[in-house]
Formats: sequence, C-alpha cells, structure tokens
Amino acid sequence: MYVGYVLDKDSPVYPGPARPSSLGLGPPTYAPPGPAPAPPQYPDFAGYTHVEPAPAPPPTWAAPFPAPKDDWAAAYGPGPAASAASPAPLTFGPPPDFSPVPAPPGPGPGILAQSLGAPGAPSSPGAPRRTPYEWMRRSVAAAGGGGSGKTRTKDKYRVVYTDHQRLELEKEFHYSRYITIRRKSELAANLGLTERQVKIWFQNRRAKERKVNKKKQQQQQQQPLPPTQLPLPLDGTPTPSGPPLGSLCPTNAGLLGTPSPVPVKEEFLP
DNA sequence: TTGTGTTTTACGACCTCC
DNA sequence: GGAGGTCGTAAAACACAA
Repeated sequence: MYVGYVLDKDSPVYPGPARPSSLGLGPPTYAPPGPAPAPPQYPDFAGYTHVEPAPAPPPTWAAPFPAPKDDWAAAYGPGPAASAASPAPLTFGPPPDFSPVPAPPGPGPGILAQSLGAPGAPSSPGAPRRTPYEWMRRSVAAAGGGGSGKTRTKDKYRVVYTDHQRLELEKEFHYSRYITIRRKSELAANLGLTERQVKIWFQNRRAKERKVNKKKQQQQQQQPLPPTQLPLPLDGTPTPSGPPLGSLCPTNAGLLGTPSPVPVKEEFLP
C-alpha cells in the first residue's frame, strides 16, 4: 500500500513508530473529562497499548460513544466490528522490538507533554478560550449530549467525536503522522469508528497541521528575526530532501529530529 | 438572542504508487 | 483498478462579542 511506500520512502523523515517518552505518552497524565481517573493505559512506552482497561469497569467516557454505526455500515459496508462486543485486547503500539527513541536533548519536556500530558494544561475553566487541545475540556455533552452525538442535515451529516476518540486519535497522530493499515484497523475497532473515519481524521489532521504551520510561517515572515535567530523552516516549505521535518509537527519537531534507527513496517509484523 | 468567526467532520476531484 | 495522498470545500458544532 501507499502507506508502506510512504514509510519506506520517507522513513528518514517520518522515522517510523517513534514515540519518545518525552512526548508525554508514557504514563498518561491527562485525565478523561469524566470523574473516573484515567487508568494507566501506558505504563511505559514499550508497553504502550491502546487497549481499553479490559478487566476494569469501563471508563465513564465510554458511555458517550456514538451508537453503533449502523447507518455507516449501510453506507460503507460492514466495517470492523466495534470493540464493545469484542473485548479482546487489541494491542497496537510499537512493535515488540521497538526501542524508544531517547528524548532529545532540549529544554524541558516535549511540547506534547505540556499540551497533552502536563497536569492542568487546558483543564482550567478560566483558561483562554482556544488552546491546541481545547476539545479536551469540552463537555462530553457536546458529543454525547444528543445521545449518539450524530447530527445530520438533509443529505449530509457529521458526528462529533468523543473526547476519548479524539484523544486516542491525537495520540496516534503524535505517534505517527501517517497511520498504517494495521493501526487504522485496530484504532477503528477500539474507538468504534470506521476505518474510513480514521483515515479521514488523519487526513484532516494533517491538513490542520499544515494550515497551522503555514500560519506560523506567515507570522514569522511578518516579524523577521535577525539572521542569527532565524529558525529552521517550520512549515511545508519544500526542501530538496523532502518535506521538512519541522513541518510534521512543530510541537515535537525536535523529537522527530532523532530518527528511529529501525523503521518498521507494521503490516509485516506478527 | 443573534451574528460572526473558528474548528471539526465529511466528501469530491485529482494525483501517485503498486 | 484500488487505496490512500493532498487540496478545496460544505456544513455542523462551537465560542464569543454585541
């Protein structure tokens, strides 16, 4: 598939499943909006799994999950069964032989750790209106208030993903900008989404990132810095060697600067 | 309450790769 | 030809000011 091609061709740029611990994706310091504390889903990086805590009672955020996508099944054909009925622990994460990339030297924790994982990041009610992850503090009612969270017009509708769904998608996105077929399937099953939805979410997420980077670059051009302080390109400025690394995610571009020595094509993993 | 701007899903068109 | 990529866009959801 093309994903494999991308992983192969751009492996230096998208260094495979590198999820540095400094990303804050190790021990989850963020908590779902519900009262239930977040179970330690990712006790360590190597053991990272997207498994819902199977034996434990379902987290409160599972409740507002959209109803089974019966209509989607009608529209798109039978997709992967939602994990609700199949509690088999789907583990998808770094391959067994994956070695976490050590945190790059740099000031402080990764940005993601600040934005996603840092305690109290966007959770204060008095926080500014827009934060990169403001959706995390949005009420579940936004998605689950109407029951399934699905709204529609005459011939088009869109659902509002739950906080948990978006959180998992965001984590996967920070893990890799391009989701593999295998991960897509697993994530879709885990989150009760269709693979098509996961794919489109990633497409939209990349578009969002490009948009943000473009905006940042425009702002930087309007505020020129002294030559000694000129930053590296942070956006989609073409470079001879391919997409700029920083454009992938300015928030953790530095983390991606330490490419994984072993790009793994997970489609071929057991 | 309403108007406005932004963000979030979803799709179509077109392209590339296998 | 199929799958997935980007790009552009539509429309719902949402936040905020007036």
